[in-house]
Amino acid sequence: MYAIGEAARLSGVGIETIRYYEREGLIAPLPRSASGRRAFSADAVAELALIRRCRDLGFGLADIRALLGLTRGQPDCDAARSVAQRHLDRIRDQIVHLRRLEQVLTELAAGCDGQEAGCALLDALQGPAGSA
Amino acid sequence: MYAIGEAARLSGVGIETIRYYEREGLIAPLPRSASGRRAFSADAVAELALIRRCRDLGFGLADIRALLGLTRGQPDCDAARSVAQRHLDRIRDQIVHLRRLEQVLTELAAGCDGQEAGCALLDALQGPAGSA
DNA sequence: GCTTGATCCTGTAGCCGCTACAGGATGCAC
DNA sequence: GTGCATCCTGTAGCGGCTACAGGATCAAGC
Repeated sequence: MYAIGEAARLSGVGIETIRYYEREGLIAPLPRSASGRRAFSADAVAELALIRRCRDLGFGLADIRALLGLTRGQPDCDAARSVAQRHLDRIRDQIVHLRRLEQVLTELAAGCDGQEAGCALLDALQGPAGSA
Repeated sequence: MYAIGEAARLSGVGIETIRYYEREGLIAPLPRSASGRRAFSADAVAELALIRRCRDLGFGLADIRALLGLTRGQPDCDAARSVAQRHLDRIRDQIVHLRRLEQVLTELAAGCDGQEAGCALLDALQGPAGSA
């Protein structure tokens, strides 16, 4: 059994975050010592590490809740793949969106290099006179 | 002078959002009618539309605050460009990050297609045994 | 003048995923 | 027994809205 600080170090999840996950019901309520301190089994630490990996992949807590459910019963590959696929779709949408922004911003900033009258960037923001 | 609903329609900024911007000091306190209703000049509406365009470009309210300041005095092209450049850098970082996620997730999902023993996706999440 | 429905007001709480306190109780080493 | 590290609960803040509740006001029709 580990104390919360040790569990945090081992799993890579912050102490406050672990308490938050417990509050939110993402992990099961942890057993307590006589003085009320949380006690973490190796399995609990492993689950935290799993959550950590999912977070690193950008999954939201709702998705992680679903994935945790899938790891507890017998593995349902299709269900897991569909969670991952939906997440992947969202990521691709974000990439498309950000690339559009990147392009527009690059053009706006470039329009400012020649020191003509006024600031092309500020002008463009101020009114879509030329670009509708 | 326009009422808030009209200003919202004209600027593309939601009613609640306009009130929020005023509360946050992003726009100046709006003059009120005798009964306390906000009155929007054409300039106020134009400023809201400017904010809207900046939001569409992904700028945060702090950046927008700075950009609004730049549009009020005489235009400072360098300052504006540096705000935009910092924002562009952040966007590019995000794109890089998301692309990494996309690749990892794609590989994980692909590993699940052949129905071998267990679920490659769930296994990978559960422990970095093979990939360290 | 009265009713009706649209619009407006303030104030507060919720979203996500933490993070950072305050203020106090333990645990452990010396 | 004395420190210091660690732990506890509870609350508030981040960004950028959004969604209420509960009420006031306005404008149009009759």
